[in-house]
Amino acid sequence: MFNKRTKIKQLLEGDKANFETTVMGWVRTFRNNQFIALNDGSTNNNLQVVATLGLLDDATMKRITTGACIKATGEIIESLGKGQRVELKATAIEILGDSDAEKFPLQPKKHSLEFLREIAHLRMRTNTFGAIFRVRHSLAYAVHKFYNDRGFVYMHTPIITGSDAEGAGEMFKVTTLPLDGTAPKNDDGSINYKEDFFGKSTNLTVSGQLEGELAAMSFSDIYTFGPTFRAENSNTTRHLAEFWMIEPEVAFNDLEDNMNLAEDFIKYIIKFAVDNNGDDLAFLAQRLEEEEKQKPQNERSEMGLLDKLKFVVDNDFERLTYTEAIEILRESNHNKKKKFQYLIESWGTDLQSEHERYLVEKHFKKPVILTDYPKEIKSFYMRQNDDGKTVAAMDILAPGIGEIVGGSQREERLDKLLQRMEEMQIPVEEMNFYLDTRRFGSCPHAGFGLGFERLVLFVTGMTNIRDVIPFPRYPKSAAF
RNA sequence: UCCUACUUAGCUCAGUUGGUUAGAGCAUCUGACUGUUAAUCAGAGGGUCGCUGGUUCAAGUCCAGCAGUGGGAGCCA
Repeated sequence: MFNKRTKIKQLLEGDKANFETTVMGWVRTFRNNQFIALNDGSTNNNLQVVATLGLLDDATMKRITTGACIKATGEIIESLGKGQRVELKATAIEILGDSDAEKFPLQPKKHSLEFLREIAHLRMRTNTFGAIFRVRHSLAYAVHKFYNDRGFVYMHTPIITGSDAEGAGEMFKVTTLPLDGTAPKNDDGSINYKEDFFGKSTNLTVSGQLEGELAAMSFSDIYTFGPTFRAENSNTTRHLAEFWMIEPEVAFNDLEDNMNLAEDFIKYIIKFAVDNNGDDLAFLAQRLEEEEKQKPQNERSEMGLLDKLKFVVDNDFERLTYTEAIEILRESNHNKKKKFQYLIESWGTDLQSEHERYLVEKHFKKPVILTDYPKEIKSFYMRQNDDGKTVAAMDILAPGIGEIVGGSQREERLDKLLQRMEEMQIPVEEMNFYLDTRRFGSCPHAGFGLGFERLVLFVTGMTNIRDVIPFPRYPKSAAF
């Protein structure tokens, strides 16, 4: 069998030596015509393959270049040199795939993240991105494990949606109609979508929440985990046009239950990565530390990556209402000395990211859950509080990332929901499928959305969201 | 979309008040090297200075437009 080989991770972690094996992987460096640092992606650590003199002819030797793929067979022995416990003393080396050294863009040296972003198809072969995407995998696995262990049903909500009113931003249109102006038209000149593939106007989903609510009205506890799409012209380190979102929706939960679920969930998956990806996180922590050294002293973070993750897992998130947050901000020296670009004056305006950062990074120095926002700045489906001014919303803000979770208790009372939809000009006739849940056996329920990439950012210590998804999609960019 | 900085060799960057053949480190290539750890040593090749136009005797350098990238803001997850 061709693929009979041992993974490098297994060889390096085992405590055995003096046995025959075969490894396959990609050459990172080739030193002294003798030492091959081989990586197969199972771990960031390389296996040292030793090609003793005379094993290879000159022509084959020349083909062992950075990036080449090789198969090496030999004996695992305790290393004669320092720096590694074991090494492979090769008895045979076969080139599986050549890599022209003059053209292969990755060199055994430091590259900028901007450059690597241009070669996203090859950047996974670097230590940094190898670590990031193994951590990303673990986090994704932990998401499913967390909900499965608690009896949640994983719902696949549609990616193509017929609902125009998911209410979370600009949508990408999905159509098979021609774009050259010859699409069928209505009498008033608008496009006649009855002729389109689905017989109506359709878009890529911006959220699975509405469908998730329908499912929660049947299974009690559900979650979604899938891609979502926003056609916003957002050019930031925190936004993508295509990103993955986790949206649990739970019948019979109120806002406090919702907060407890979100906090437990975040702590669980971070702990899972800490417990299962120690090597990768240690590498990323060291990388971050070196990057921090470039910064001036006052901009450096007080904690290293691993300490920060441990702190989040071990400590309660700070919970306070929007109204309390406004008071803290208004009374802060920062506000009084007019250091905010947008000064806090009155109740009712939305918080700017500088305010969120102040609360999270300066005042509390831990994740913060803000609740009970003014209804004017939140979505129609959020449950109205008895004060008539606020809704049962909650946002979780993380240090360095900002909003990582947005959620709420949903409005289960049909009359209140209809009234809110009217005020916010949501087309009721298109939402009948959603309103049916309030007509037939409505119940209190709550849920939230967590941006997966933002969580990966937080756990890996990376700063640009384009570096934590394999093939990022953002304005003017859909390469690969 | 707005504000701001940047764009010079494969990569990371120098390049003075506009002045003659545009530099370095790493990478690559050639050679040396049997215990190296981003190996080391010697030598060589490599540039339409983002694109378009303008000012000038003369533009990598000054001006305008466009494009791309970084950072910040808005929108949000």
